[in-house]
Amino acid sequence: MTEARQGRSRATARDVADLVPCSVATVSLVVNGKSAGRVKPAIEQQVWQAVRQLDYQVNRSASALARKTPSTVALVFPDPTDPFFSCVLDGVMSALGDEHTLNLVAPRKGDDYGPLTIRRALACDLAGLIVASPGPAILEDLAASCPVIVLEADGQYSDVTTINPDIESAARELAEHLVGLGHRRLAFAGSQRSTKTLHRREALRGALNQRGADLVLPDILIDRLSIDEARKAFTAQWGALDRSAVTALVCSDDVVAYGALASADVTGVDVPGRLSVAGMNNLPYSEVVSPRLTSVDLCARELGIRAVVALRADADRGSRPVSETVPSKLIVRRSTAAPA
Amino acid sequence: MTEARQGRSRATARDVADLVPCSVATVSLVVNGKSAGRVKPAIEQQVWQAVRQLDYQVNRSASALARKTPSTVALVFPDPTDPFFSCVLDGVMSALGDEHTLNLVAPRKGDDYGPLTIRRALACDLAGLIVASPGPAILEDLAASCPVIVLEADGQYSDVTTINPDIESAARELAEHLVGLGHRRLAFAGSQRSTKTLHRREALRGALNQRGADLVLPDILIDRLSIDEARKAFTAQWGALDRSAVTALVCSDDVVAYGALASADVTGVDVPGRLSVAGMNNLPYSEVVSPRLTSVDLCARELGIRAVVALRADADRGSRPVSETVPSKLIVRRSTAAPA
DNA sequence: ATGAAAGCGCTAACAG
DNA sequence: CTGTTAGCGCTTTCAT
Repeated sequence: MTEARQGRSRATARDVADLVPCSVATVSLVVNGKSAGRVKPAIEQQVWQAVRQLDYQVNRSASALARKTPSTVALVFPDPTDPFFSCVLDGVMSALGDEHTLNLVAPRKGDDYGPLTIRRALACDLAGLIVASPGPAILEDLAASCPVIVLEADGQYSDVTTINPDIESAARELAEHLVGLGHRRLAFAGSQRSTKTLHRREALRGALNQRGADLVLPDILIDRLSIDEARKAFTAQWGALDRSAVTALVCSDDVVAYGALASADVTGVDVPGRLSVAGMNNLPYSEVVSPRLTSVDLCARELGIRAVVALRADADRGSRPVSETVPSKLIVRRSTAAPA
Repeated sequence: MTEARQGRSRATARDVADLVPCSVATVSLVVNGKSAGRVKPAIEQQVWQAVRQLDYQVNRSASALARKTPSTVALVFPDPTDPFFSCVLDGVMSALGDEHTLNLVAPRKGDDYGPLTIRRALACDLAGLIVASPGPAILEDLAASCPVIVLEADGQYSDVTTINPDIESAARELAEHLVGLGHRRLAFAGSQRSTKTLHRREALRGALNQRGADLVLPDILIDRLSIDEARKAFTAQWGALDRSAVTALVCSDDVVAYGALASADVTGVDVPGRLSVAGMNNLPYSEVVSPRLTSVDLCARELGIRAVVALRADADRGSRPVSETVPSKLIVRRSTAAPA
């Protein structure tokens, strides 16, 4: 622990200027590297010296305000604990340069993930806005004064730049794999209110149908994306599914798949012997259940990185929206068992 | 999709004032709820009307600058994908009021988690700074001009408010449980560079020694906190441990424990028959491996909530630092097997 | 090469 | 009650 401690307020450009002495304008020029031929080398040295001595750092908010070029990027997303989003976050943070600051926004507890959440992000002026997994309400309402990137938008919106994981090819690969093993009757599980779920389900159904297989009702639908909810839902509905001679279960998300696996222990379903389980969002901790779960890696981190790249491009291009797709990857583990 | 779209710049108080018409000062009073008896109701209505019409929102950075009371809270932590921290983050976000904005800072890829990371957080003026799991270098250097809360500091530092999970009692409970089952020779696994690891190890060793048991060398140390690293390390060192007749493995973190369990499958260790595995950080996804892992819940979310509460208290109190401890809780599952 | 001055969007005295 | 004024910390002309 050193001397300096909270309470002493931070040094301003004024302080530096007084110490040199010079004017604040000079300080600004120097610290922003714009002193080339405009400030005498001797003075420049003194400024740097004073900067170190006072531990001066440019105040970014003030700087952004004066410069009229905001320096904060906001990331808005539904749930901080969703491991998929931690990875998106990881990507965003690693791609963001030193010139940017990251503002995190999620719905207040109890609130919906809707337009209001976005408005909270818009409370300061933004260099860019990244919105993850928005519902239709958000998309309708999305009027921003800065470049906007939408992640996992389930479809392409002509007036906003969107980046989507490649669900179509994921569904294709997964269907091919499962049908190849002999599965013909499959069930689907996912989070109820998410459009994500629907999109994945339909992509999968299409791919299955083309290969002579199909999805069997009822879907297993959960309210909140959590292992526990998924477990309960699976437990409640397994009976019906079993009677339909379902041999494989595809989940919109690994979290849901985990729940199904956990429940399988309870319900006495022999996984993967009797039921193959697959997830459509490979999560970082899926290794834990690796022996039992086939999964499609939707490359969350990559999604975050691309979002930042797209933000820069949008800013340059004057926001002519484009759409991008990040590749998916099938990860096959032991649930590859063929149906009995 | 509506008319309004990116490109149109946001409305300022000036715009509102012009529309009413009135002065910007009046606008400021109204939107900040300070119009009580200072502004004629009729005008107030007009202001609100104009605010809605122009979709005006106060610019927080400008507001904070003028008010001289910053509205940003920065959260600095080592790894966005660590599920323990996602939960801390969840707590922080849920506890933070609408008057605050959350800035997230993590080390640049490749960088150390050190003083430089903190400095990046200090680039704008802060209402508060929350630093998670700092190493000694950070602690030495921590000179901030705002309230600082340190999470998981491994010890108490008299001049900063610290909030720690209750490692001592966690270690006690865990030791009691394992020794009670008959374990006498235990091994420890953890992330190499983290002071966290050392603290947990020593607390555990103390508790074990008091009960006639001990930790057996070598420790299993990993470089990066990931299941895969942990798996490799365990695979490499299990032979030596096995020869030492170790019957239980305690991991500094569930992530590490997951790795050990995954490896156990590979190395042919029968878990929990031959080896009991315990983790000292119950993670949200531990349900997945629940049948095999005894774990201590360090209440990550609670940590985040308390951090925010402490921040407010610090600000009020003029930053007289205090120390707090959040309770831990033993979670016993199937690895409770007694040694052979 | 340097500094004075204007202004970013807002708030807080202070006059009227 | 309302508008004017003077900043917050910084950047950027524009004189000198």
